Amino acid sequence: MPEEAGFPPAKKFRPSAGPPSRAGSCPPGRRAVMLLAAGGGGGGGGRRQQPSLAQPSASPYPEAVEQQRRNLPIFQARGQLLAQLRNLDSAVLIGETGSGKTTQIPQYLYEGGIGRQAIIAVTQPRRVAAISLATRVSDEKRTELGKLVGYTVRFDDVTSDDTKIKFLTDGMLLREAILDSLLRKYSCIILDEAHERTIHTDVLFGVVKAAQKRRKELGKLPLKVIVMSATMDVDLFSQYFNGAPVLYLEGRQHPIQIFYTKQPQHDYLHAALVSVFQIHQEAPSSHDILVFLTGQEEIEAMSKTCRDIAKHLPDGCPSMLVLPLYASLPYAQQLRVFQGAPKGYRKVIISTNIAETSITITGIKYVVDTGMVKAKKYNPDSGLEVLAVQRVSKTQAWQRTGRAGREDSGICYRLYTEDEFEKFEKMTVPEIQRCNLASVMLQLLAMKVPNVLTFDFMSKPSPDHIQAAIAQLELLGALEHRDGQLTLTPMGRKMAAFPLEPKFAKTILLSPKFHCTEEILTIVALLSVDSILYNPPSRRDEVQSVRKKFVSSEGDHLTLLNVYRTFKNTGGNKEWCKENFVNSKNMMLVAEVRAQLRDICIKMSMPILSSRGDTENIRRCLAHSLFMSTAELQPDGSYATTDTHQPVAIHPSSVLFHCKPACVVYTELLFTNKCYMRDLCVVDAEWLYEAAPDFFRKKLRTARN
DNA sequence: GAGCACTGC
Repeated sequence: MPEEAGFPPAKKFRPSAGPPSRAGSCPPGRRAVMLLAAGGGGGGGGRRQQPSLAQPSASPYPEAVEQQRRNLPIFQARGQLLAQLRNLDSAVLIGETGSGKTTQIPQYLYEGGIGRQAIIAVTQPRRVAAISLATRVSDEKRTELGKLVGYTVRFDDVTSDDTKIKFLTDGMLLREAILDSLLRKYSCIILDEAHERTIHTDVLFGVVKAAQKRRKELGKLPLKVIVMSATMDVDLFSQYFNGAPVLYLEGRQHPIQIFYTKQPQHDYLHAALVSVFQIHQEAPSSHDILVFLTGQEEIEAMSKTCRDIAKHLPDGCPSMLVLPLYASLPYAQQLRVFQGAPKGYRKVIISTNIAETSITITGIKYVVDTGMVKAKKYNPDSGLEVLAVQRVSKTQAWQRTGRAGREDSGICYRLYTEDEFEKFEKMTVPEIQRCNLASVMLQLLAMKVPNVLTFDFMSKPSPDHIQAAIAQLELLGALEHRDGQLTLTPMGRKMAAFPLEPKFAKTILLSPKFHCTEEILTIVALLSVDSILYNPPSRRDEVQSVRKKFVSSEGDHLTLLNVYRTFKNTGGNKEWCKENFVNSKNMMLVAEVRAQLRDICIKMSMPILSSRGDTENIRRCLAHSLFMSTAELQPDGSYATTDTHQPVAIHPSSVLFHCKPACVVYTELLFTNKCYMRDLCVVDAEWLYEAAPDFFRKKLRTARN
């Protein structure tokens, strides 16, 4: 069995040194400072990312905390770092995992009296990271969270007038920029995890750069910008920030052995299975395995197969605890990956790329990387977003490998050949080039960016891509041309106030006209979080019979509304959710989102009415705001979108899957094996015509007859 | 006729 995957002798490397070159990757001709070369293991904090589900605990001994700070490798570079950063407007800081840069740099700046005139901001792509980092740093400063050190994430602002070091999500800082595009509250902005290239961080690059320049011109408090990244490949960052110097920090990572396959693997699932049991039969049971696959279905199937095989292993072989892990898995089941396995059991965690960055599991000795990932691609020609299984990038492969060496030396099995690896894309395409830009454009316009068409993105989306977003905003009535420039209409300005996709903001803003704002708030909140419906594949029949009582023949929006209403009316709790196959975590989130949206409506003095039992008004309102996302039944029984006549199908998750309504609006198109419409609502074709006569003048034919 | 990577405001 071991030979089947065909692994040649291993290569050794230190993961965050990453791709082959290390010292050599310092861009030539640029001022580079190698700040530190301290190594060695040993305890101590400074681990940046805590597992998202287990909050770090504060150390009971303050002296120990201070000692831990001093033990971090970065401490020896403190003086040198401060001297550098004091004089720079912008800097790029490369730090290996475990260097402690995220927790220490803000404190060094503050202690060194840099940026004390205002707030030092540190952005994070994820909420949990912002919260746990703020907790950690306020512990280290021996202050109460929310005083000197605080955090701001959606629904949760733990800051005060005393706050000088503030951790926040990148999306939150972007929201703040709508209110003040010069970000005057801040003396220093640290954009952390920049290598992840989230859409928010990418927009912030441009916003922060512009604010820095503008503040200088106006003679205001200078803005210091520090970009922090884990990859050595930082040419882009440095170039973008006017050749900002690159500072390098070493961290502590443990060596990891890498095995490639000898032959390309046609069946990566089979190869993964073989590798798992090869390791299982050879390694001590305390060594856990992390396997990267692409999605829920695949993971559930593989989990079952592993459990079945594990039942029939020879004597003396350890037992196996197989744990699936993916985002839509209920919270309680996700938690199991952090619990220790019973004695004599080996944990085998089978995960999506959620374990690449978002969830850090300790004690992983082996990583099995299939080299595959399910990811969204954007096709600017068709404007379609496609969700497809594809090869990972090199950066992603290194990230996966690094998950094996967090506490001790590790081993990574790559289920592809070294030649194949060399052909992987160097970097993952940044999110900003892969998704619909309507929200981004709306936000930039709300910040009064002089010309959104030529905005200074680090990695520019194609002009088609930007144009498609502008066209969508125009259809929604958000834009006007004034003095040869694009600006927001009053409607557009209101839309920008909502933390929503523009079309959903428009739905809310139209709802008073249809007297159904209460219902629309619920529906939009339901659509803007992950599905509240939990569908364990093994209990499909049970799910269907329980769900029957909620189903509306008018579509998914009204079905979801029924679920939410019943939940509220019966004083819904976790027990109710469990009985009704509802994801309680997402349900709680819906209530929070709804409250936030309702507050925004109230601040705008919008009348908030309920349509009571009338569902027609709700459907009319959806028709009037989602008119660009409609499909009609064709004579042959299939569906085609109204605008481009793209063939589409009703997604199997829809309550309308077995029905054939003449005309529907949908909230999302998803291309997998086919082009599927998700979240449908039955509408009358006439309403669409009322909503946008120009748009439909030529397009609506069949359904009206 | 049969299926949903991951964040975030």
